[in-house]
Amino acid sequence: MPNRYVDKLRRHAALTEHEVGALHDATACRRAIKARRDLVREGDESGRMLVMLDGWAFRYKVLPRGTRQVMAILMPGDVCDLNGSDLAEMDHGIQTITDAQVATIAPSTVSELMTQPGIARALYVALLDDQAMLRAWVVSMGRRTSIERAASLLLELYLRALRLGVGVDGVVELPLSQVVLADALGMTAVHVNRVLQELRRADAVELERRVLRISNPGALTEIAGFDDNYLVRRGH
Amino acid sequence: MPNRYVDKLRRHAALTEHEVGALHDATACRRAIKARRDLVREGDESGRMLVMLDGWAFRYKVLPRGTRQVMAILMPGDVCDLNGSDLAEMDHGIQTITDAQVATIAPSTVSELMTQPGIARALYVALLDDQAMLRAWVVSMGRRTSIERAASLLLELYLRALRLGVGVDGVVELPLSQVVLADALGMTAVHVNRVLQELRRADAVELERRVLRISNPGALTEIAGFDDNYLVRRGH
DNA sequence: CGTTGAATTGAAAGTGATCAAGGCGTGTGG
DNA sequence: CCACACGCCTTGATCACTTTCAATTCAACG
Repeated sequence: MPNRYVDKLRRHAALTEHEVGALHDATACRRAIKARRDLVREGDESGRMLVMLDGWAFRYKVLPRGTRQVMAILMPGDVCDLNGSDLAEMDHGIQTITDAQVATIAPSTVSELMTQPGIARALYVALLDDQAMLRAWVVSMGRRTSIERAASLLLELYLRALRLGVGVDGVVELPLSQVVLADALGMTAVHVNRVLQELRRADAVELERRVLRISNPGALTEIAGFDDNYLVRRGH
Repeated sequence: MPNRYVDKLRRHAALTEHEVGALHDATACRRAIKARRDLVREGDESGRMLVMLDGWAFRYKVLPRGTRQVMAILMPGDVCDLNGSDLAEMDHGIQTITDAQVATIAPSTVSELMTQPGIARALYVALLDDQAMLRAWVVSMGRRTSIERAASLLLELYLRALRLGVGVDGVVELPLSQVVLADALGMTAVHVNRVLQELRRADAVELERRVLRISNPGALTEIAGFDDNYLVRRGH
């Protein structure tokens, strides 16, 4: 039984057999979640670690005014450390996009895992990786126009999906609705629609019926403004 | 000789005497940097860890078009893991704001530190902390108006400065120019200026001559839209 | 006392949001 | 099997917030 989480951590640091075994054990108990379900509910024990073994999800926050911001798109192998600080409240959550397989690691188990040097290192590097991605998001939101930002995000998602072996030859399945895309990009669904049309007109990408086709990678990176550096090394 | 870095890590996890010693040793070699200097230069060995022992700095990225986005404001005790992925190139750097004291930890030393469970845990938690902050920035940039965003950032900086023991009673020194503020907020310096005036008119904050005065914390958090949750736990 | 970087002000131009309908596809129940 | 309903995508017109460009003022400093 494949475990994308373990695969990913192994790419980040050399792990002993024992460490690999411990990680498998920790994620052995997986539960199936349907699409469009909130993974984090009120009253959930915090300090846990959430591991996406299969399926897509996103981390989001709802602001007082009711608007929503997506802070991360989670794909198989990705992790969410629900460490104290947040999501005790309902204003911050994680929602599945597709049907998913999720494992939950208890805080005590996480602590135990961290005592093993290889695992500690791998978890640390994985976190650094996520941080690089977040920084790229900040840059996008702060200094890119909507078209650049959209191109940038699509490129990121495409590359990440490719790394998982999903899709080939410029085509991957991208189960995000324009609404979710909008909340990730910090814009309106209406405007996302127009921007996608513009990208299509530029012959850069097509996104239709949940299928993303990168017609012209060069044009897309050009529009995005060359920032996929942070992804190049992601994975090794 | 105080070491804010060690102080901070101790707040994140219980450390043995030996671990504390190792951290002190690793940051023993500090160098003084003048204000407005780039800390990361081309050709710098990557994979190092940069530790701010004293002074302020910011992490930024310059886009092709020449615009700049600040991704983090670094204060004493804060860390920058220059892990591979980025800043090999000149497009991403760290610049001091004030005169500063900085220690550099070599990759090999970092690896060694990580083998000690308490340190591994503390570094991990510190990283989670930074991540929470980055996520909050993403939310701000994506779904807050410029006034809310500015209020939010000023509040964050104020609370972080307070925790360091700098300033009291609603007044702290904030050495950021409006230009840097603008690049952190993803807006124009001109607009930052107008927004600050608006905040002053609302009797929420005053920022003049590098001194930030929170006239009315309630009003400020109100405008910011209540998102300082992620800071409350920061520090313990 | 001039020079320099930062802060401030005003007017014009854009970019993206908002509001309001309409279209399309799919699944479900009559 | 058709029809309706619901979610999602699409389009148009208008409005608002921010940027841009261009000067001007201010404060610190040599």
